[in-house]
Amino acid sequence: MTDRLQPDAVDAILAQWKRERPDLDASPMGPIGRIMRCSALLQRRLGETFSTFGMSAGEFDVLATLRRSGAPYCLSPKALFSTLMITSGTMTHRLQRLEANGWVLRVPNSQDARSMLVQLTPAGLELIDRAVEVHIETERAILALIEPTSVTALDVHLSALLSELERPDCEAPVKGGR
Amino acid sequence: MTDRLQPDAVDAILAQWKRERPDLDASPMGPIGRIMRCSALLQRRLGETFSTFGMSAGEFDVLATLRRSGAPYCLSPKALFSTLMITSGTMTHRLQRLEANGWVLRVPNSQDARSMLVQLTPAGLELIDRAVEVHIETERAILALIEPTSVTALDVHLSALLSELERPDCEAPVKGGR
DNA sequence: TCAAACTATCTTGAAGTCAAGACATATGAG
DNA sequence: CTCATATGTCTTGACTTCAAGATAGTTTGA
Repeated sequence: MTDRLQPDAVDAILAQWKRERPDLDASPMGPIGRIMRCSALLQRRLGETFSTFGMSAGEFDVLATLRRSGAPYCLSPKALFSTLMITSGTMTHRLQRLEANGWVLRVPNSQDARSMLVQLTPAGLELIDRAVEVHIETERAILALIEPTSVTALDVHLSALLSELERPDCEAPVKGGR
Repeated sequence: MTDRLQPDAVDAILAQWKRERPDLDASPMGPIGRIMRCSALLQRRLGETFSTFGMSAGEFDVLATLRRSGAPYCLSPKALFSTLMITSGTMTHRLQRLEANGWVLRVPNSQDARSMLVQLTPAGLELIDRAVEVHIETERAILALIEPTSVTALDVHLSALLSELERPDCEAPVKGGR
């Protein structure tokens, strides 16, 4: 194991496995455990911003996906739940909440009568434009906790891993109704 | 942005924000989005192993925490839910499921009549000892998708970030009853 | 043209999680 | 010793998510 300045929770876990199961090489738990634990802690921190704006992380994701798709800020539920890696039923519920808050609107899809399209309202657009600014600043502050060179290195190597995990022949399927 | 061999989903998101909100520097979304997206995909893959053994990821976490604490494989619910970053209510439910499966047992705590201690049964010990071996091999196979030097770099820099995120003055509180 | 296969969405029921608070016990200041 | 406060666990109710399947509309191939 590489020497580090400060031990983290994962170091403690690895030390315990080493003591209890010296026959195992548990080292893969290091990077993978750290990714998952960082993710959990990040979600907690970023969630504080979202509640400031009266929304959940999931709602932010939907609004942000619509916003960055560009005018007229209109996508199908299918496009949304595929992008967000959630099931169609979950998307139905999220859209109900967002619609009840007046942040999105469902408009008929003239191309396909099976589906409605989901469109950002002016209030939704205004909200996500403000929220994303605060969100990015929060993220920037978090990354400022470590060296800029570490941030760059993380980005490069995480991208390599993510590219592999996203390969269609590796990925587990998402249930969208069949 | 650093050039990479293959674009991933986060590259696409950053490009969309660049087009729609050129006034924002969304670059912090890169590393943070990749951590969270890798984590989601990893959870999905690792979950397949757990269901092979008839358990959920959460149940694996509890059994593994007890196992690596060493003989007599006995911890308080408080110690478990603090370690696992979940609430006390969630732990109550997990322990009920684990107890119903015969993998843990609740024994009286002579030191503190408010609490029972949770102990791995022989069946639970045998199960987690087999499951953790498969789990580690799955993790090893995933990390083998990228260069060994990338794995090492990831580990070092994630540890730096995790250490910062875990500092008590930064962390959001966990609700355990007050 | 028509039926079979496919697709997009929603519904339903089960499971897991959390926040808040109830309850019993423990601790410590006086 | 006693009471106020702190602590550990469980309960409750709401919310979110998922898997499976129902429903309605679309596409394809003969």
